[in-house]
Amino acid sequence: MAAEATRKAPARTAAGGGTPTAGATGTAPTRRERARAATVEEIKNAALDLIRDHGSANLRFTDIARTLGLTPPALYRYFADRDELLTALVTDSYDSLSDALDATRGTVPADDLDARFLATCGAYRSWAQDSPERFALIFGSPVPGYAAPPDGPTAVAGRRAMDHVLELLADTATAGRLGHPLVPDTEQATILAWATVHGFVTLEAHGHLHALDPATRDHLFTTQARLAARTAGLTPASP
Amino acid sequence: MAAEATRKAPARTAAGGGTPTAGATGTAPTRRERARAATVEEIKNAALDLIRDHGSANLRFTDIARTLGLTPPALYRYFADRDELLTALVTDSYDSLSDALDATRGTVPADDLDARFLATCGAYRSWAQDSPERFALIFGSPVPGYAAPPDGPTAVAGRRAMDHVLELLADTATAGRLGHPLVPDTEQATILAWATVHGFVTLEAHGHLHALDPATRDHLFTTQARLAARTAGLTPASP
DNA sequence: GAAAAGCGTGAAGCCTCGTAACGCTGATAA
DNA sequence: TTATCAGCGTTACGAGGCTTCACGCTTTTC
Repeated sequence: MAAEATRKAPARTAAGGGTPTAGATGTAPTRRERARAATVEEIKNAALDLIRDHGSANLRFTDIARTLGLTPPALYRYFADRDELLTALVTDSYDSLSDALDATRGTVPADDLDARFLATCGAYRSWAQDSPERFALIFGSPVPGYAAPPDGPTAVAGRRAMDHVLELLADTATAGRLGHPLVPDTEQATILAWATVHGFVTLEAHGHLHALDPATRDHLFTTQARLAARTAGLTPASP
Repeated sequence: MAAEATRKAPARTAAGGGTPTAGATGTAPTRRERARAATVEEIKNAALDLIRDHGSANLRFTDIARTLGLTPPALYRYFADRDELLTALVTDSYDSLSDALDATRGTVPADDLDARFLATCGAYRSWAQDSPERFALIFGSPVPGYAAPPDGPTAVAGRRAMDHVLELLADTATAGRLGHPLVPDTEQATILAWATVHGFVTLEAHGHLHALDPATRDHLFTTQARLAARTAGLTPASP
């Protein structure tokens, strides 16, 4: 007869989290799984490069494919569509931010709370400067129709970044160095401090401070970080 | 024979600033010029509505045309291409912001400097909330390739918004109420204050503060505005 | 009233997204 | 060892958006 349902549909997509070759959790990845993961990384890196050069709005599957020496349809083996790729990039960007903040933990003496706070602020800014495309993916204008799911990976990753700062402030509180007359709630104070630093960083990242020379910008940022520290509740140790 | 250069090319585009029916400066607009201006407004309004619903990245000429009951090619009589339309929208957005800030001038007693500053901050936030699409156009992730010309209309309009705040602080200075230990330069202090308020507004506009209920957000914003006032150099009158 | 300018349309070319059907390769299993 | 199969990548294709072109209609201008 005809068409006896051969191949039963190519198992397209890979959507949620299950890759076609998804091995049981904990087992060593097979050669194929490693190759697949490597290709996924290649695709995401190529996409980030293109976003850096042309903006996330102009990201084209065709260009990614050309970069990798593939044809556009090949990418659909790894991402169901452009949105799924963007979602993965956003999630990765949150993780990248969290990693960058975590990395500062080891560079500053644990008992120097002011230094830890300022270093965290500086890491936030450095990360934005070094990964403008990731910063734009997270904090740039979001697509209204898209909207990440409330309990999705982006929400979790975002929470992780925030928790980093809260933990720092908790340490500060136990040291008896916390206290602010305007915002008694620690979490709310953290939000305002974050907003203070974020305002500077986002203006700078989007070129609205390009009139200032770099040295002045650096100086102003340090000042802004100090103001944020005060907002967060760190009482100035050395004024 | 054939093709005797009839119509000498349809005078397409309208790019820089000269509309096809551009009348001499100062003369009353003709009926046609008014009709054209009205159509331009219709196009821009339709575009803003679509941006609000679907994001600036998904703005389609086809959709704008459909909204106005036109065919897509008709829009090319008014804008050379999608980028030119977006440029116009960005410029308009800056003007909209400036107008919103200017409008607060009359609502607060001129001698109440704290109230004027807080009202300006509030106007900034209200404008962002009421015109999220305009806010996104100015402060959302810009297209890397695009980059407004340094002396272009967007730069001028942006400067106008900034001057508004500087003027306010100049009034404050003459009143002898200005002085800040951290940032002696008034313009730099303005930038930090702006960044402080902007950080809150942009986080809120992009949904990063959606976990907070509106009343709490309002309260926090007022606090942030007070902190910005202190950064700008306003010495607290009523602590 | 005639010429010109401006406006809008349908047709057409190019590019991108996304789907479908097919061949190849390496892994797996009898 | 050989047959099968999952996964990968390709070509072919349809749908839809951007933009240009050639043309007709309406309004303004002389």
